[in-house]
Amino acid sequence: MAERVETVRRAPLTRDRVLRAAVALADRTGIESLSMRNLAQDLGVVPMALYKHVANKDELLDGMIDIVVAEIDPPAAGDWKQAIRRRVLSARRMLLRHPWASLAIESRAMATPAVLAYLDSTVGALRAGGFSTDLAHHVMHALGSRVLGFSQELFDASRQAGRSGATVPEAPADLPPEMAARFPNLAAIATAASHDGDSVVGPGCDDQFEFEFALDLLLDGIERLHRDGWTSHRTP
Amino acid sequence: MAERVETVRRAPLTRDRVLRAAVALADRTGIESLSMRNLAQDLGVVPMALYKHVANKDELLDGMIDIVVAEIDPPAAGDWKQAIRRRVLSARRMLLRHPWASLAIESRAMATPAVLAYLDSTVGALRAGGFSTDLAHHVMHALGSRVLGFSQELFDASRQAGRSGATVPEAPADLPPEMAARFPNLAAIATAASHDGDSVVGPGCDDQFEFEFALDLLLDGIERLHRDGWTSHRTP
DNA sequence: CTTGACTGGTGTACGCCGTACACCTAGCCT
DNA sequence: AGGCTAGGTGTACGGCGTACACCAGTCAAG
Repeated sequence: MAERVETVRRAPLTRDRVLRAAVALADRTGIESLSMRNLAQDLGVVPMALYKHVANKDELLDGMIDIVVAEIDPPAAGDWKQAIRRRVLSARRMLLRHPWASLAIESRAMATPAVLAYLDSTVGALRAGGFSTDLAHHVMHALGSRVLGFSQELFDASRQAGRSGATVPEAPADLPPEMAARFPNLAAIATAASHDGDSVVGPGCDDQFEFEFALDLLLDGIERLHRDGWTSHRTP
Repeated sequence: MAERVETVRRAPLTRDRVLRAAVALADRTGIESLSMRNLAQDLGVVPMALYKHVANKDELLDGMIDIVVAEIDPPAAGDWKQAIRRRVLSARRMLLRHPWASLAIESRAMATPAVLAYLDSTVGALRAGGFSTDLAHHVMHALGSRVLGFSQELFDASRQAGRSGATVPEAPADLPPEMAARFPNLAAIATAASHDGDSVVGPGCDDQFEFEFALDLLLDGIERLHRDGWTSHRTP
C-alpha cells in the first residue's frame, strides 16, 4: 500500500493563510508594495495560485480588513462611556499595529462585514446605556472618524454591504433583511433616521446635518474649555 | 517679415493647465482612473509631454491638492467660533465638489504647502480669539479629521514639508526656519508642544494624549446631551 | 544671416502590475 | 478502473509609470 507521504512539501494554501500572510507583508513593507506577485513569492507559490483562494485583489484587501478589525477588543460590560472609550482606544491600538489599515478601510467602497459588526456592537453599547436610537445615530456620526475613519457614507455602506457572496457561498446575504438580522443595532438607528416624520431631506440620513452636529459638539466643548481657562495637564 | 502664426495650433501646456485638467478629470471619472496616459489624451498630447511640467505622478497629485485646497474660503474676521465654523464648512463643500480629494490628501505622505497654509490660518483664527498656543494645539488635533482628515501626523508633516523643490527652483525651502516664517502659527503651536517642560514623552507632541483629548472632548459633550435628554431638532 | 543653445513635445522601450485562460496533477468517490 | 474536482502552474495580454533619446521651433549672440 502507498505509505502516507511524509515530506511536508508545503503547508497547503488556505484563504486564511493567504490573508494572514498579506497582513504580515503589509505590516512589514507597507500597503503600496503589497502586490499579488510579492505575496505569492512570500508564500512560495506562483501568483495565480492566490486566485484559487481570493477572487481578486479587492477581495484580498477586504479580507485583510476583516482580519485586523477582528483584533479590536470586544465591548466590555458596564458604563457606556468607559465601554466605548476602551473600545475606541483598542481600535486605535489596532490601527497603530497595522498602519496601512486606516487608509485601506477608508478607500474600500463598502464597509466589510467585520467593520459593520464592530459598528453594530458599538451602537449596542450606546443603546444599552439608555441612548435613544436618534441620539445614538448622531453620536455614531460624531464619533465618526474617531471610530474608524469613515464619517458619512455609513448607511450607504450598510445598504450596499454583502459585497461578494464568495465568502459564504450559500448565504443569501444580499438584501437589507439579512443585514438587519445580523446587525440589529445598525438597523435600528438606520430606520430611526428614515422615519423621523417630515424630515427636511428625503429618506436616509442628512449628511450635512450629521456633519454640523459633530462639528458643533466639538466647537461647544472647545468653547467651554476656553472659557474655563483649561490648560494641558502635562504642565501642572 | 514673418507674420505672427495665427493658427491656434494648441494652447501650450503649462503646469497650471496640466493640474487643472487633472482635477477636472478626477472630478469626472474618479481618482483611480486618473492615469498619466488618460490625462495626456485629455489634453491632446503624448503622455511623456506631461513630465515637462510635473516631475512625476506624486507631484501631480500634490499639485491637484494645492489647487482644490485653495478653493476653501479665506478666514473671516470676527468671532473665532463663527470664523472656524464657516471655514470648516467651506472645506467640506470643497470636499463634496471633489470627492477624490479627501482620500488623496490623506494618502499623501506629506502635507502640501497649501494644506499647511490652510491649517496655519485656522490656528491663527484661534489665537486671534485669545486661545493659548497650548490649547490651540490640542484643538487642532481635536478638530483633526473634521478639518481635513489627518489627525496625528500633522507635525511630522510640517517637519518634512517642502517636498519637491521643483516648483520654486531657487527657494531654499528645505529647513524648518523657512517653514516657520511661512506658517508662523503652526510654528508657535509646534514649539509650544515641544517646550512644555518635563513632558511625559520626548520632544514633539504626544499623539496618544492628543487622541484621548479629542475623544474625551466628544464623549463629554455626548454625555451632556444624553443627560439633558437632547433630541434631534428635526422632529420638534 | 548664421549658429547654437534652450524649451517643450515625441516615440520607443522597460519593468511592474492585475488577471484571463488553458493546463496539469493528485486525491477521492463510485 | 474511471472520472470528478480542488488546487497549483505557465503563458500571455493590456495597462501602468517613466527613463531616455530624439526632434522642432524660438530666440539671442556673433
